[in-house]
Amino acid sequence: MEIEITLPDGSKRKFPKGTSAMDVAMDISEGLARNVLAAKVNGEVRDASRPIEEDSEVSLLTWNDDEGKSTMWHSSAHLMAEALQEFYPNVKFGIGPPIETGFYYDVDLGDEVLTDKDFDKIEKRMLELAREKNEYVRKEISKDDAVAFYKDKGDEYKLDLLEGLEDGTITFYTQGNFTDLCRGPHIPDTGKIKAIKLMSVAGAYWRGDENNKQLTRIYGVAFPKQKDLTEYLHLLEEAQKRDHRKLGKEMGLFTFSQKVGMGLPLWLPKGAILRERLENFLKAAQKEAGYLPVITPHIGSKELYVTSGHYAKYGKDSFQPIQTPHEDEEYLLKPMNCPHHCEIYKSEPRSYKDLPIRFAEFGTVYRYEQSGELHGLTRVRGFTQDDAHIFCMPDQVKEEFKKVINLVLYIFQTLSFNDFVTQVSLRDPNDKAKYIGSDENWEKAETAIKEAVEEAGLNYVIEEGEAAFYGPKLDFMVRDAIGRKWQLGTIQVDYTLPERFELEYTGADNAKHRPVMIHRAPFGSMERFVAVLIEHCAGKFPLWLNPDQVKILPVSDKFNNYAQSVSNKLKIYDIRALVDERSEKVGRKIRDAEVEKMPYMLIVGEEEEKNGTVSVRKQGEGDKGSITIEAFAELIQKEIDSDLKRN
RNA sequence: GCCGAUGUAGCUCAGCUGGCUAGAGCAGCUGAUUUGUAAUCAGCAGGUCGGGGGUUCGAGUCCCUCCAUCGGCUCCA
Repeated sequence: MEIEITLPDGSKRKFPKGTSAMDVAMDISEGLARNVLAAKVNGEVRDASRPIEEDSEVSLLTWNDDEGKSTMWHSSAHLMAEALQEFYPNVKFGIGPPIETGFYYDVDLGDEVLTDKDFDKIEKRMLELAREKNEYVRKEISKDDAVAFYKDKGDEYKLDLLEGLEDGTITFYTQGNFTDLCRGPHIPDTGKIKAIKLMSVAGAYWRGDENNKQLTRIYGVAFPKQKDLTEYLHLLEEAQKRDHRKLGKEMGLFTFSQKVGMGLPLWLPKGAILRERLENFLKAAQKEAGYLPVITPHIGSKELYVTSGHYAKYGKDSFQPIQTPHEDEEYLLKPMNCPHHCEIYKSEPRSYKDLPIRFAEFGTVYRYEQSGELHGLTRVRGFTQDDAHIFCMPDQVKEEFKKVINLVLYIFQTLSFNDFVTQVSLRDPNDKAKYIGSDENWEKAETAIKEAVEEAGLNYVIEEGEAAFYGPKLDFMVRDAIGRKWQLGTIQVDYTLPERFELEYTGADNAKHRPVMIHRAPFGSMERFVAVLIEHCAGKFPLWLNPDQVKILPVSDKFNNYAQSVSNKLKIYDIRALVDERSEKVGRKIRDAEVEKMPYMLIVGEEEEKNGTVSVRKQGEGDKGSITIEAFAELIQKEIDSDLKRN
């Protein structure tokens, strides 16, 4: 009996029934077979060694395929487990999956503590085991046998996992002396793993639940070649140089003070200038898009948040109410701007002719984030949202939503954030009690978002259970230097707050109707946006944003006066210039300016003073020759215009 | 909040198994130098070694505890 195997290039080959993907690879070339880690058979990733029983589409997965990588990392997790079992005989295993950058295994070590000092010996043992080229052997097993196996082993975590599995679907994988409950697939044998690095240990709750026992999670990464590991570590090192916490300090953008309080950023002059320019940029775009500015206080009475529902939901986990000399009078630091904006909406009667109304505010809010969660500027306790709330009629939601998407895209494009992902966050269908608002409203909102996203042609993923408690949302996620995803822009539909605040407008039918509210923040927050921006451009901001644009470097003290006159002239063109008046050599002044990432340097000496010119040097690019001051101003203006008009 | 790691001058780091008044480079200050495309020279100053407690004849070094930071987990209006 023969079956027909279709390869990705469309070619078809006949093989005996029960042939494996590995056989197919071997048939193509031995070299390919050596690199095969797994196979995709009719869309399902499986062991390369599993027999194929029917006509199938087969693609062979190697290290160059994402699925191949994750298969190797999954197998590496098992390999680590085998080594751990030798060092810690009483270890119990949780789960050990591959992740985006490697793998981890959650283990219960009982009273033993594992630290990064143990990594060396574990890595060494893993490599020894890898060299044994032990096969990963798949075995189907009955649920009873599986339960008996883990009862005998005394591993309650695996027993917990087995509870959720159905008889007939359970498989074990064994390599060397280690057997694990596992769906697979795995690489052919441990010999494919040539380089291993354990990265870190961390605590992780069993099944991600704070109430469960905390297991020890060991993160690692593995490669098919030593060189790949070296390159990866180098890449990490480079990425760490772009860390916004490091660059922010070096560039004098922001700082923190224990005395002020953790998670409360202090913006230094340069950071403040940067931030102000970003704000002005967005303000201009918003003005054009029909937003109206509003300003609201940093605190609001407790009643405001009782009405909004936030108090009931977050009151005790938040900054506690501020007392006044009057009894029973309490104020809260504002954790969000929406309730204030609702009250602005309510300040006068609204007609359907007024809608949509768009209130925008750079509103500073305060949230008591858990101490362990604070992270540079990306996760803080006091931050400023580029917030706005759009009040509109239900049938305007989709249109408004699309307009906001366009605004966000305009901003991302201007700052060349090209590799972002969008995420549509919906309700958890199994836990509807977590959310406020009626089923009907939720459905309406979720549909509106999905349609708007579809029509805007965005690439998106849908995440169930990630919605805010008051409504579904669309988030724009951008990665930081080391690949962590951060939510920046966000657009959220809200049918709940208008209800709670009893917002109304008079319709064409002269009856009262309830508006829909859309929360949106293209940057997300100034803090997080600046953080990601720093990492994105490694501190080299576009010229229009950079706090300083030009540094004038006189060749000696004798030319300080000319340098000043150049600086003054540039000011007329609205160019931000500084003069380096230190009595240092030009070489030194250039080096310092290069290191601080000054976009342009103008070297001036006898020659330039005589001719009324400047010698232009661009950061990272070197000498550009001498031109007149006017020509330079024009050059700068052109660069700024092209940055801002990229679209 | 939880698990693990780290904490020496403004910054980057040295200080071995506990042993003289704790070191270096950069930054800073003072002076000299007047400089042509990535670091001029000299001098000075700078530290209750994260805080507190303990062990010891003796603690930057060992132990306990608190704080902060880092990597995760949980959380994220």
